Amino acid sequence: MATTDANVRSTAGRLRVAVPSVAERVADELRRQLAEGALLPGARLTESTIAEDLGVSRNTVREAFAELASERLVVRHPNRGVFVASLEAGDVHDVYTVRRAIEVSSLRAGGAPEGVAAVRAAVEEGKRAAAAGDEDAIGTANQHFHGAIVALAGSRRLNSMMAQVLAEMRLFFHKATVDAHFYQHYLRDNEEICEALEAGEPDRAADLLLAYLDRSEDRMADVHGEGGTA
Amino acid sequence: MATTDANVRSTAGRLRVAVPSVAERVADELRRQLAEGALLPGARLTESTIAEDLGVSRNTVREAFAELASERLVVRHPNRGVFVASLEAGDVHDVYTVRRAIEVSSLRAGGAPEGVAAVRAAVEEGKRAAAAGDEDAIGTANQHFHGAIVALAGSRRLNSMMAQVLAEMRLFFHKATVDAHFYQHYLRDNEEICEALEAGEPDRAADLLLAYLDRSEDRMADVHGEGGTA
DNA sequence: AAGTAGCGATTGTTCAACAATCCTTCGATT
DNA sequence: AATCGAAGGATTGTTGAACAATCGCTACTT
Repeated sequence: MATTDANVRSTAGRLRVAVPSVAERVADELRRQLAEGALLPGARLTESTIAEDLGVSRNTVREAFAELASERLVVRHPNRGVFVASLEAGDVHDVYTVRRAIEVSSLRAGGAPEGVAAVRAAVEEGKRAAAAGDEDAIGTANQHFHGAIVALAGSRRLNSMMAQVLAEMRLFFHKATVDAHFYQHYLRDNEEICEALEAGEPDRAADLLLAYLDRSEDRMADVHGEGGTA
Repeated sequence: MATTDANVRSTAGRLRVAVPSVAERVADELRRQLAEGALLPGARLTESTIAEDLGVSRNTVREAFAELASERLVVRHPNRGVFVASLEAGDVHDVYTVRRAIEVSSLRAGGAPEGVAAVRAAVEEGKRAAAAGDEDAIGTANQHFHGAIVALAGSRRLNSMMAQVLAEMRLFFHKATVDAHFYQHYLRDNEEICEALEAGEPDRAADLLLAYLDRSEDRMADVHGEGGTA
């Protein structure tokens, strides 16, 4: 999900099934471990250890690190190693600033019917997850919802930027474990936003989303114990 | 400008003057060559050649390539090599979609007085360049203008995203050489946007910017010979 | 002329080595 | 006793060489 369109490559017009390079597979594996919380923010990633564990060369691990660093999932400290990124005080606001820019703009564009359907699907997915009481699934559905909103704009670059930000947030959630009721408020909001969108009122939907993001940021800042204003 | 905050690194609280790694210097050198048009879109970059030219290892060149690829300045074709990226049909619209999202949102935020001053400075820089008839300087000033707008939001991530997009556009300009009058229309717009911002009317400024970006995209699509709608 | 096998070149990946740098531990000094 | 500084060990940064895999092209065959 992080490298959405990396599975199919075009080579001089002909489509090929890509055999992901070793470095990419290493990056994928690390991304997976990061996403599911096996590697917690602040943890150190030693080149030789990972190289040995995954049975690849140190050099290849290095390339994977470069990729993850460019996605801000890990941080390089020169001559000291790479560490799992952890969102600090200002980062929460920073991330939400990006989300406001990307999501609101995408939503305001309206988008094609199939895009709107994807948003609706994510809303329903969230409802089902809530009914089943599956917290993780609610979180996943929520990310799908916001991903679907950005997808409305139909921009490759915007999509990958959003995917990156969502990956960062996933990281953050593992650091500060969120309580069961964290998402519940959002389900209603998602429904409302989706309805406005379906009703052909993207501007109203965008306003709702903006308010939603502001509230979400406040809540997130509380959980993270963020101080005052930047 | 592409790796804005890469020159100062924090190591456990103490600030250090970073000695850029060899890989970073290689990436910087390539970025420079890309920015000034020494490497044109579509050109192939051979690992061994560059390694020899710059007196570094092939492996190091590889790391630099990974960095540039993550910035979309070069494209990797597996087993075939890396090529200078070239914006194709849909990319122009895609890039402008990103710019609309980031710039408009940043501008609407208003920003601190020193941020507004930076925008004004970029406007004046553009005027001086126009008076001197220096085309390149006009383009540079224009990029400063838009960079300053995004800086209003005060978001590290938004800034680096914008820097990336601007680097991509610089690349594009080298492919389709722009005529002397291309920027001239923009100077007045920049002035107008800046005035609205200074007058404390960020929303009006944002609307002006949006119209500006739409016109700019059309013009760019013409130059590039882009067909119809995506 | 069209298809195919083989060749050369380049990339992808590994391995081993070494310098540079950092953290820690230990010891010396005040 | 606390502070400062000097080895020591570990890890990163970078290099160089090697080899398999893959690609594009050429020359050969039919």
